[in-house]
Amino acid sequence: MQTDIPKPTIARLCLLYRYLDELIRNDVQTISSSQIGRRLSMNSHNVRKDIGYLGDVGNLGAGYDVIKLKKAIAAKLGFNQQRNACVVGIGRLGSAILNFEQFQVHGYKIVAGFDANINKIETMRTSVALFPSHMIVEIVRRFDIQLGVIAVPEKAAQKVTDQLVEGGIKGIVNLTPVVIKPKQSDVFVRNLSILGDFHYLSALITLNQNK
Amino acid sequence: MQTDIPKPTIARLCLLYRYLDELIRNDVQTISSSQIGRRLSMNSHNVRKDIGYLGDVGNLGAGYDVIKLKKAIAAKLGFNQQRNACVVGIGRLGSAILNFEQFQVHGYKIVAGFDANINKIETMRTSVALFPSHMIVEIVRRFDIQLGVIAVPEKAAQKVTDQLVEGGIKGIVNLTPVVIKPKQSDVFVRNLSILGDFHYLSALITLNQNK
DNA sequence: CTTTATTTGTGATTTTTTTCACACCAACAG
DNA sequence: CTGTTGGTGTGAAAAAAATCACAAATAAAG
Repeated sequence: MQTDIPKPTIARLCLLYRYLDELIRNDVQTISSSQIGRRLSMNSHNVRKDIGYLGDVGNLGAGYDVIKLKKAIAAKLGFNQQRNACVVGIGRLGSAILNFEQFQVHGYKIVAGFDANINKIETMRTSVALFPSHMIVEIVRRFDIQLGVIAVPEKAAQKVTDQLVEGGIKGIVNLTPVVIKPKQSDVFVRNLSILGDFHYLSALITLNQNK
Repeated sequence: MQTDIPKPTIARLCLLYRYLDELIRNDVQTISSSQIGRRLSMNSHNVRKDIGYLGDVGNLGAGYDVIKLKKAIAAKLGFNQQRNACVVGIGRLGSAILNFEQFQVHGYKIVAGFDANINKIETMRTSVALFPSHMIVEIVRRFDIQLGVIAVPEKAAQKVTDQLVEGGIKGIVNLTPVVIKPKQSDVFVRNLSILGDFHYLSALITLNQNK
């Protein structure tokens, strides 16, 4: 029907969405493509092209209405829809994530936590229901969990991935440094390992020095 | 002198580097571009092209030597060089990061933690030296800290960024959902907010359903 | 009302990145 | 020794993305 939105555009629109959020909190009502570009380190042409994928949102000659633009992004990218999420691996990192309130505010409801250590599940106090890892498939299916965060030890990462996928998960945030591969190709994965990003930054620093 | 390595290639080489690490732990000695492609969900032409930027590493007609390939990536992207790092914001998330041993193993030494709450600094027990946030500029400069992780409340993110940059930081991993902007353009930033990635995944899921 | 300074939206162009095609090489079986 | 299979490396082609250029619109000032 309509043309596909390029992946890089999606990423930039997500960034823009967060920036608009900030602007709204600061009572800014209107913004121009060049202001956005300066702030988000991209050029204004690109900003306008990206926004162009949303349909007609701008006021020709008078910038964008911040609230209207944010709503347009949300509508197009499905941010209004509430989605259930879970966290697998309730160590330091996992439990830190379980306790972020930010998710709720933005329409993500963390409905379950999983850990292989049954002791931990019984003794920990959280507002989120905890389950042993062998129940992943069942719980993901039962609660219609669409998003999963993996915060387990490296060795377990692939196994957990397989279980989440079997349960019908739609997207995974992988916090381990190992590369996971979902068996079904319509499951989207994001790798967010800080180690990985240290590497990426190191590479940029190195290559920047060499030229 | 030589041609620039494209950013997407750098990202893929980082991914490959981690995969090679895994292969080495499993005593795999040799691997082909098509095997890599299948595992990392990219096509084999792309894998070969990426590896091509490293110079001559492959054995024509007989795949890649895993160890040799890993070394070649490390050499090219500067992974052998040890780099000092710091974490700003010692909340749940920040302290989880301070305690990862993985960093050390891969050549990143976390030499300092910062927090605005002086009480916390005095009472917390960590193997890493802690300092109050107002010392960021000084400490970053003194210890030649190249990489910084920002794990502070949203409101403080930009201020902390400015301080890190003033201290001479080279790369920043931003864990807050707000968009930060370094005053100097040769400072590289990676945004790793889980919320941001939930959004990105939501967008992919939504757009995938609509077509 | 007219002029000027901004600003959006978009087709055209350029640049970048990915994909393809194929020459060339090595190992191995017979 | 020879054919066959499965590799790499790389120039060429295709696809994707970023950049540019400019028409059309608005707001504000005089």
